[in-house]
Amino acid sequence: MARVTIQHVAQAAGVSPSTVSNFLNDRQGRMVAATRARIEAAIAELGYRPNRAARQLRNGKTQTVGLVVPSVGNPFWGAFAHEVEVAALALGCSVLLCNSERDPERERRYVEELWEDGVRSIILCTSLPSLDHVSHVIEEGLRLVTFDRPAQPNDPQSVVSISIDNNVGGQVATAHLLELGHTSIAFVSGSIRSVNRSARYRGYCDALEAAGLSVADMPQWTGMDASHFGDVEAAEVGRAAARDLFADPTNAPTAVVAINDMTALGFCRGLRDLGLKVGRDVSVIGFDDIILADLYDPPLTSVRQPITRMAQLAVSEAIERGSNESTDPGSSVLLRPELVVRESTEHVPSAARP
Amino acid sequence: MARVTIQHVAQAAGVSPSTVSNFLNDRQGRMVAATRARIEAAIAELGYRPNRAARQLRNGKTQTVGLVVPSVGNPFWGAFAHEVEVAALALGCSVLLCNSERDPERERRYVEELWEDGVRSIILCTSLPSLDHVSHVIEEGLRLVTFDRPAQPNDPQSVVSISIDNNVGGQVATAHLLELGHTSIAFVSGSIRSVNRSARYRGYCDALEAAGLSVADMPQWTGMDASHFGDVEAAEVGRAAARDLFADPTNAPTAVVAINDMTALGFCRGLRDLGLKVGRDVSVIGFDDIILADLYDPPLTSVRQPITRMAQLAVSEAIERGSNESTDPGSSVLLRPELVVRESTEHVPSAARP
DNA sequence: TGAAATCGGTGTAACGATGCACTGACCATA
DNA sequence: TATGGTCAGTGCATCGTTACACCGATTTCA
Repeated sequence: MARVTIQHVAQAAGVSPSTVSNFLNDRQGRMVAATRARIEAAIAELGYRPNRAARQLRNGKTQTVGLVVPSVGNPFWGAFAHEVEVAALALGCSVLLCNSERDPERERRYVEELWEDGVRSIILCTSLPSLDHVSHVIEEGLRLVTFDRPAQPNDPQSVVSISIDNNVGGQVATAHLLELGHTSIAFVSGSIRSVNRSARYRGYCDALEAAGLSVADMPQWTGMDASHFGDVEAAEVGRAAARDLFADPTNAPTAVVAINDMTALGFCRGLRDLGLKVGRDVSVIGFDDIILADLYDPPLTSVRQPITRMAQLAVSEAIERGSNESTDPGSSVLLRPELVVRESTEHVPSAARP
Repeated sequence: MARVTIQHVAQAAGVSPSTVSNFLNDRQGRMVAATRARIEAAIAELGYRPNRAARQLRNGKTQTVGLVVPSVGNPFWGAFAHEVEVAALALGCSVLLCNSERDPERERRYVEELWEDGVRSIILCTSLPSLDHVSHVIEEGLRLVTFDRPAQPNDPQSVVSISIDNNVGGQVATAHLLELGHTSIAFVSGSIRSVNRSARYRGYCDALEAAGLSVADMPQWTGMDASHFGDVEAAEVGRAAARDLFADPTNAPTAVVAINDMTALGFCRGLRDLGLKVGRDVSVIGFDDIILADLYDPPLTSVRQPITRMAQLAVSEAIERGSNESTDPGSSVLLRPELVVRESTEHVPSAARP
């Protein structure tokens, strides 16, 4: 059963391969309706599907979009990857999956390899402040969409970002805790040297200051810089933070803003290790609103990222802008996060702390 | 900056493109050491990387392995996909990701598309008892590795399976609950019409019978057949099951074997809705041992699948057997699952049930 | 010593799709 | 009736790599 090629279709339709090619590439104005119909019929009858490799070889592009995430093992990234695949499928594209493990060098290598393999659209979930490590590929024409990393002042013009407003998110989360009467609020994160993380942190600081509180007075977890954990181990960060913060009860917070839900969940687990109850003893708020936030006991309050919408935006920016040959400069999007209040945040305990 | 092709390398090394091609394809016995060295040097100096599209067009194969999972949005599949990517990377392959949503038709379409796009190795995470829907592609030479679905008697010869022994898993889980004194144990699952699920169920039945108990006497959850939920919504199944099973307290179990951790977690959430406490009131055991099992409150007892090992096996079967042109018939693997006891399972409450 | 085998390497025709330059046929205008 | 302009469609070279057939120069051995 030999492959059916464009020649077979041409023969069956009584035209030349060129005409079939024109048909396939939407240059249909160049032919009369009857021809179009004959070609259509021939394609259907023979079950013809264009050969990707040949197309790619000829015009140097794939219909594939590259997706570079820190790790699909992390439920948040898994969920995002899922949405990306769904959105790409709807536009007739496949998704090539890469896990960077948040290693800039791996990011660079993946982006370069994808580029050299003809992938012209990449959704890069990076947290690095600078895109220097991939800028030379961008200059050559890569359509890069960064996710979870808002556009930065000195990003190349063509780069599009899809992200929530992390600063607002940090503020909303912190404000929520303040409204519940908390005045001792810690911020728990792994390494903060990333665009979105520092934005969330700034939001936290802003909200505290707006309430007349000083960040310096808050319990600090200093383990964050030492963190060498990847995204899969995000929960370990939270667990360690709980252990450390409550080692000295006089310095213990009554509430915590965690950098994401996995870390928040790890923190909750750490509290449990210490015999403390989430909500009643310590309020915990996370980021992302992964499925498990709602499943947890107690259900976790979280700042939601609308990943379905974000994935659709990312994919359409990556693919459709590609077809227009960058006619428009591309528009970065900064979505408003949404606070989802559940039971892990409660009023500050009125009784004196032990 | 034009692409550097095999011709450039040939010219730089003072040989013909054919020789460079021979070099690249490990037919190095056909040339003298000095030539080999010159080619090596030229490749290094020019930074030559073979063009995948051209290679694929020429010999009809990719270096890509297809991965079809129900949904990477489910943490278990996300974690597995991660391990697969890591293992594939180590062997120099990329991973093309597809979500079947457990829809046989989508499975078929994905497998066919991958095949037609030159992908010759696919890891298919399916639960369907029959592989008929993809058998014609297998006959054409696809190397198919099924995961989470043990080999079936009438599978095509060339198909390799990587799975845990689900029957044993079901037995181990159930035996654990029996040892804790439970005699009213329900089995909670979405649609059971899948190989691994029914094996787990049989294991559950076997363990009960071995203990002199009758499955018919156990509380039954009948919602399972009606379930139309996908893998992302697995938790919903558990939640619904809890609601239904405890609607009639006289029929309520003291322990539950859930088909997987997500469903178990959903069940725990459902118990919470009802004001019941996991462990103390009702013991819950899951399958898979996803990261979140350990994070949960209480930490979830689970039957572990060694996914790192399994992913490595799957990838090496998919890729390396490919290179040997099926010299050996391929060996299916049935790994022994491991029970991980945590705190969601406790002794049956001695007090009379309400 | 002559025929055959081996060695190290080359020439060439594909793989399938594409897009530019082109060709007739037809129509409109001067 | 020349001239020019559309229109519908075609021919061909090309993308980068590979496998097969082939070639000249040694070496082997009967």
